[in-house]
Amino acid sequence: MNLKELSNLLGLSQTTVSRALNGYPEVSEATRKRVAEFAEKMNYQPNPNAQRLAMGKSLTIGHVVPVADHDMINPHFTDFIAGAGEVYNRRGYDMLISVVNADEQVKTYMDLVRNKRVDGVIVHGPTNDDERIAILNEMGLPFVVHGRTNDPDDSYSWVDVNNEESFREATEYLLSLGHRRIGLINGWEHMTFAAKRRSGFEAALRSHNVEPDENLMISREMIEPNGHAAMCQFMESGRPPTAVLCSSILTAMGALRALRERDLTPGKDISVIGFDDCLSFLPSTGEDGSLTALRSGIRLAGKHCADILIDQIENDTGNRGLLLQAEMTIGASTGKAREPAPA
Amino acid sequence: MNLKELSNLLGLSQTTVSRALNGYPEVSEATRKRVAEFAEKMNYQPNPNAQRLAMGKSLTIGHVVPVADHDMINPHFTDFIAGAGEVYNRRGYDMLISVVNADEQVKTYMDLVRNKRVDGVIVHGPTNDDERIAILNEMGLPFVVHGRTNDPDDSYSWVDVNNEESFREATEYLLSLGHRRIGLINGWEHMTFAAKRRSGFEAALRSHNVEPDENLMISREMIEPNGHAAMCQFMESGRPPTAVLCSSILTAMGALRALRERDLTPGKDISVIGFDDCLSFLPSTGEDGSLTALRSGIRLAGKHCADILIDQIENDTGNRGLLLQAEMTIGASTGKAREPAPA
DNA sequence: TTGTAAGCGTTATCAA
DNA sequence: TTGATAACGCTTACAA
Repeated sequence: MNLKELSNLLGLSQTTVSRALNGYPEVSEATRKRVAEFAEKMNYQPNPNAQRLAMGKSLTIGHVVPVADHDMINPHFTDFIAGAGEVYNRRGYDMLISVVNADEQVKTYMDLVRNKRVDGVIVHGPTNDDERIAILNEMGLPFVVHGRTNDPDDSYSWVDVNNEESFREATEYLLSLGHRRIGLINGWEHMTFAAKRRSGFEAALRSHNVEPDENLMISREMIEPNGHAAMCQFMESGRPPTAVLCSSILTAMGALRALRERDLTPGKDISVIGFDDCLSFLPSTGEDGSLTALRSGIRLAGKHCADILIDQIENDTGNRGLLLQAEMTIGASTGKAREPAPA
Repeated sequence: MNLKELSNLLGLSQTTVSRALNGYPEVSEATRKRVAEFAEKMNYQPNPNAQRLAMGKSLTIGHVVPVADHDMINPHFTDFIAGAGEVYNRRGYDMLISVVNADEQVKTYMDLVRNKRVDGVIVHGPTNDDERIAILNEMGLPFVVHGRTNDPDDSYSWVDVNNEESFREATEYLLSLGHRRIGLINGWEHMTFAAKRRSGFEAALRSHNVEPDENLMISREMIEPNGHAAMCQFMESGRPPTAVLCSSILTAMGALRALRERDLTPGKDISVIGFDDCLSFLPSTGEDGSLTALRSGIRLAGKHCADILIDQIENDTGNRGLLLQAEMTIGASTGKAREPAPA
């Protein structure tokens, strides 16, 4: 059933039917109702490809997902698209996912826009100097960044979490417990969020006259095995830290595993704080309170990104930035430092 | 740059240029080369919406992802789409993801096909009596099931793993170690894979004259906290099992956590076997050998699904089934039963 | 308030 | 081997 057939059956022109269906003001209430009811009865649905071609719009949002290491998708992505997908569904958009090698990213964006494949994109995993911001702005493709870059905050839309501040806060907390040798198991620091976290971490240390120690800062992909390896490296070094900050719940899990293997008790022998993105398939740190954590749900970030992007596409609302607050919950994995703090 | 402009510049008709670009045989080698080179130089890309409209094809594969519990996406999905996405990319297809409530699934499929939004779909999470098989067959929409249903194997395409056999094998192994009270922490058993695993489990027990005990079989969503809760339930029951089989690495992790909390050592105090889908963000059980596991990479399943589906779409290859073999690796988490086996 | 007709950018049919 | 021309199914000036 297409528009032509439908309008023939109704004895109206395609134009009128189209207008009635799309809520144009000039069509009479009577015909609008008649058309709507008949379309419903005939189970008519417009062909999106034709619509897209005619309007030059795609009603689709693109996600370009770089695969790191040739074969891994960031597990946080699942929760992000759960949030975003819900919004797309509600607002009538499709989600198009391109899984590409990291070095094909820009090309993929350009193809998407040239081909009018999407009306906007979500930018994942922004780096400090991310070339994509300038390129997308130049192309005029609406986009929202999940995270931030070094570009001015008002030169693009973004949804981010208070990385610097929350890590400063967490570090301050550890310092207040008497810890002076504090380790950081971070994500890749060319990613802005990780760089910011390190900044907050170092700032807190310096404000307490503790010089950051390169040997206590490790930067890796945030997966469980890397958290484990990093903690092992710490423990096997001559002077292990008395507390460790992990940038992800996954690395925190790995770190805790390394402690267990050594029969060390978190919160007693060594303190651990993790950043918890509230991944839905993992235990929520809030429930049993076993882990002291900074928490901010990544699914929520997905929702906000989607809503901001669609607002921007449909209503030309300008650039918008949204800073989510990660909150610290004190659990059992942190405690007073055993080593006396150096004078 | 569109086809019209391109052909004007070339002094050829749109038809000829189109044919040259699409590799039709009747165009002369000389012009084909000239066209190809010029298109490349002009950076010409056909408009997919127009192509789709003209061909009635969408060059897109749909994934309908039901959200369980209103807000969770199965974490195994990430790895699946990593595999499938790679193939789509290589073969020129887009991946369209619809995140919908479970009860909207069929409607979503119907919309996708009616709107010619996709050329085929991947069916996730098949249940024993899955209405989708019949519906999709009736609609004539090509599809591949990740897993199987109770329908005849040759009535649809599928990629599955040897659930029944591998769980029988794992159970046999535990029996051979002297275990008689064996627990099963399974996924939802209306899902075929989980039902099959239970079958294999029970068959092995019965072949050794052990009557399956309902109190030792738990069926839940396969996430870490549920594995933990299930193991706790076992341990707090009057007679805990001496060995446990987990349907997922995530539930296995939760189960192991419960053991740690009780200072029990896997492989000594209680044996644990997990089914490892080789999720990329978790430690691979093969490496350190701490866990006895059945292994089969879910990313590989994603690749196969995508390839089979596209073959089916493009070359009308009929239904095809592919059974992957999960292999058991003996690790440290299994050992001889302590309780003497009842005579 | 409704209708006519011209796009949108391809592919496909038929003729040359 | 190439080229007109008609689909594909919709939206949108412009006209009535």
